[in-house]
Amino acid sequence: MKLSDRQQRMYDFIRQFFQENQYPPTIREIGEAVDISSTSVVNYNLNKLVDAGLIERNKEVSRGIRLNETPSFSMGGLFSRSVPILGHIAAGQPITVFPDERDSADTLDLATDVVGRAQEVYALRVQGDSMIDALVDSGDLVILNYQKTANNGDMVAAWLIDQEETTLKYFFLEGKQVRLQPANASY
Amino acid sequence: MKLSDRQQRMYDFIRQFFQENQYPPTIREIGEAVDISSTSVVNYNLNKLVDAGLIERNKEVSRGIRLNETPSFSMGGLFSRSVPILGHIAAGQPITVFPDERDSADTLDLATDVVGRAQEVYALRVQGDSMIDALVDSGDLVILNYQKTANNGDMVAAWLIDQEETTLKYFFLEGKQVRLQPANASY
DNA sequence: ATTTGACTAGAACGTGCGTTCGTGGTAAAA
DNA sequence: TTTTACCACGAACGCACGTTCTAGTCAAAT
Repeated sequence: MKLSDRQQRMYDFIRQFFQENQYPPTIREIGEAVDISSTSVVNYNLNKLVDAGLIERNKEVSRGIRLNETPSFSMGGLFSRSVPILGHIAAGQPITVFPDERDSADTLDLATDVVGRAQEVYALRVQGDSMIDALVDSGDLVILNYQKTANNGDMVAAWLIDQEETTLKYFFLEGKQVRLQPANASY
Repeated sequence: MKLSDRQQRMYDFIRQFFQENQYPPTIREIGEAVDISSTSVVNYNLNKLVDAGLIERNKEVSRGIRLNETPSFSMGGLFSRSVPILGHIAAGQPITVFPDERDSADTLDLATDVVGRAQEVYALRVQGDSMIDALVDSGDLVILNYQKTANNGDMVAAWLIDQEETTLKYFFLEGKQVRLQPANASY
């Protein structure tokens, strides 16, 4: 779904307005900012933004606009973010997620200044103490951000084939080799 | 400025509503929630909340209410607590507080559901990794509650004379003996 | 007993604001 | 050319919503 120029400007304005005023703008306020004289045009494009998944709207409610993708970003860290606890991660086994019935409904509330804004963040409960050198004990919850690539210096959850262990290490790409540095200097 | 029961309920509702809907409630929505039939009464008490400095209002703007709180924190209607960082605690030395000039002005904002509400809590920065078995690394901050006695099962900061080390251990009183159990089962 | 201040109640007013309808323009498809 | 989809415009409708006015209750102070 591609946004038209107007829709993009509208979306930008909504975010800016939201950040400044702590509440969403009205249709007319949007129209005035984006230079649209008709409220119906704003309404039309607003629905387009809903289709694009960028916002949500409450019908027949003034200022009934909610920013969808990162519900708490403009609150200045005011609110928390709900992070799902997907299951557990076991040392001694490959990094697969074992969905726990017990945990599956649980969520973790984290402050937005702790975890980032709009990424695929989830939590796993740790089983086993093989990550003790990364200060991660059995039973701890680790917050993971799912991504396909890692940058140098990132801490990643890695599956060590020869040791048959799952550990948290710092990731370094050196030439064609990958170096995994223990998280704790004393190990 | 003391809040009446109604004003307190209104304030709580506004925060809850704001968290759920991402926008502030209207006067009538507040009234319905707090069981006030008249909009003018809501308006009256809303102005009281403004006087108390809890919220701000925009005139003649629907849902023109903004929450006025310290951005550091308001998770789930709780409050934060400022914990002073007094200095550092060094492994290999008795438990004395070394006031750091660098840290002395720093405070740590903690949620009240993490640290209790009305106790003598302070933070110390850890030097050395002798407490690694308690998942405490060098450079970490430990939150300590100053008290004269310890209960069984409490984790305490202990000075081990023979090992000349400061560690965190679980405290158990067995008869006339004190047993200090390592924090991590694998050690 | 009267006054004062804090609070509540209900109603009315005027505007705010989302919604809908009819119309029209433009570009791509038929 | 006609059709179709997409987008824009302005006006009108009707409820939403903040504001204001009058009046009432109640406890504490005078």
